[in-house]
This record gives sequence, structure tokens and C-alpha cells, in this order.
Amino acid sequence: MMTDLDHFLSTLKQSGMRITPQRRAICRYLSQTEAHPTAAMVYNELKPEMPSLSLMTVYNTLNTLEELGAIHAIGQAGDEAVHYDTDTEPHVNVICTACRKIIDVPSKKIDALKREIETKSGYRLHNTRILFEGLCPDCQKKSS
Amino acid sequence: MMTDLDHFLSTLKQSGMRITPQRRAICRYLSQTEAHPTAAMVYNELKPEMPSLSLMTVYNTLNTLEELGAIHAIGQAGDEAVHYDTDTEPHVNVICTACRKIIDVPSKKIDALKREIETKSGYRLHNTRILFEGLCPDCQKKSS
DNA sequence: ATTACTGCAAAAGATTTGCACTAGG
DNA sequence: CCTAGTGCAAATCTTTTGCAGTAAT
Repeated sequence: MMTDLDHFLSTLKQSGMRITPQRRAICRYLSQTEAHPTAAMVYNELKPEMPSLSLMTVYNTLNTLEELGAIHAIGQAGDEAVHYDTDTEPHVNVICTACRKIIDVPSKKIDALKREIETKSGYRLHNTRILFEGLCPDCQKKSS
Repeated sequence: MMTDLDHFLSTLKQSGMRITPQRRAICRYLSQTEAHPTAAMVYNELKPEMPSLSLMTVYNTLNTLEELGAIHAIGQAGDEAVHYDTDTEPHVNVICTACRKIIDVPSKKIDALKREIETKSGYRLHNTRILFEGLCPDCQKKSS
């Protein structure tokens, strides 16, 4: 079976990029996390087990992976920094304005929306970023 | 007739905020522009006619207007800074990856998508940010 | 052996903060 | 009059750049 980790690594290799221990660690983290991490989050998670890792390498690797289309930048989620999404299929990101949790929600409606916008605007679309903000079930309970 | 400018100013006033010449100028610019400006763009546009204006006041005012819901931040559009949108109705922003032009496109499908996501996720949604990236008609011609 | 990658330090760019002065209500 | 707003300078935070040493292929 082809794991997500293998997918990331072979994407790098096929583009002529070298597989370094740092990149391997970053890809492994990305393939295992449910979060939508920022560069700083990746760095803080991996730093303990790889003290030599520098934040700059994290930025480099995330940029490279994004250019190769293996991950997507979903922009700042109401906060400071750019969050990344390892799910590259069109889907909706939903973020809780209270606890900042981000989840992915698929929808069959996205494709039709994209085609409608393409027709109406005349643009040829190749990237989709849909973000809803709201209160997650947990935070709804807490606030009531 | 209630102009957009009046709308912005009365929103400020009703929240107990003072109407200063700077805020009036910023609101006037926002009500007249077709662009999706960043703070720096607003500043550069108004600086010639109001040399005393400071970038900081622009940030303050845009933040205030956003908190009041009069404008929306649409996040960085692939580039550096946060762009603002004076259209607060749910709609799609489409940005050209070549010339960076941003247009608004309405769609009746957004409401159904939002309801679907609300049902599937359990989140109570209150903000919508939909961004498509692609090539605008002009840039398609140029590249062919 | 090459050449790309890493990591440090410093830079760049956007946004925020502290504070004295000014002016809107 | 009194408080909020302004504008300056400096701080902060994220991200990028320059460069010498290091390591992947």
C-alpha cells in the first residue's frame, strides 16, 4: 500500500529534490497529522526529536511541497500565519472562531459551483479555497 | 437614497465611534472603489489628498469596520497582505494568478453549500470565504 | 565530486503597540 | 471638557534572503 508518507517522498524525488532527514521528518509529520499546521507548528512538533532542525528548512520544505501540489496553503485562518492542508482534493475547510479547530468537509456541490463560476467569469480556474467560519459543536455547548 | 458611504459612516456612528476626517476619507474610498484593497493600497490612494494620514490610522479604521461587519477581510490573495472586500453578501472571489485582478461573482449555490456544511459538520456558520484562483480572460489570451 | 540542502543571522514586509498630542462630541 | 483618535517611532511576528559549511546522489 502506498502511504501518504511515500506519496510525499516520491513526489519530492520525482522532481529531482533530495531526500534529507529533515524533509523525511517533515513529510512524516504531515502524513500523520489531523491538524492544519503552520510552519511554526511543524517546527515546534519536530524540534524535540530533531534538535538540529531549523525553522527555515520547514519553510523551504513546505514551499517546495506546495509548488509540487502535494499540499495546499489555505491562508491565514483568521489568525497570524499560513496554514497548510494535506488534503488536495477540493473540499471545504471549516474553522471554529472560538477554539480555532479546523476540519475538512467534502461536498459534491463544489464541482458544480466551480463550473458555474468558470462560465460566469470566463476565468479558467485551477485552485479552490473555501473557508467557513463558525462555532464548533463543543464551543456551542460551552457558550450556552 | 442611502449611499454606501452613508452606510459606513452611520455604522461607525451607531457604534459610538467618532467621525474624523481620516475615517470619512477612508470610508469614501471604500465606497467608491471596485478594487479589493489592502491597507497599504488605501493609504497610498489617500495620502496625496490627505498628507497627514498615517498608515496606522488606516489599519485602525479597517479593523474597526471589519469588527462592525461593514467590510470583510478576504485574506491574502496569494500575495503578501490582507485584502478587504466591501461586499458583505456571500459571494465568490475569483483572482487571476497572473495579473492578480480580483472580481466578485455571485452564486445562488452558496447558500445550499453552507447549509450542507452546517448539517454535516454540526458547526453553526456565520462567515463565508470562497476564493477561486485561475487565469482571467485577458491573461488567457496573452499566454496563448 | 558535484551540487543541492541546511541552518545561522540578518533582512524584509505587514501589522501592532506605547505614548504624547490633538480634536470630535 | 473629556475621552477617543491620530500619528510617530519602535516592537513584533511571519517569512525571505545571503552565505558558508555539510551531505545527498
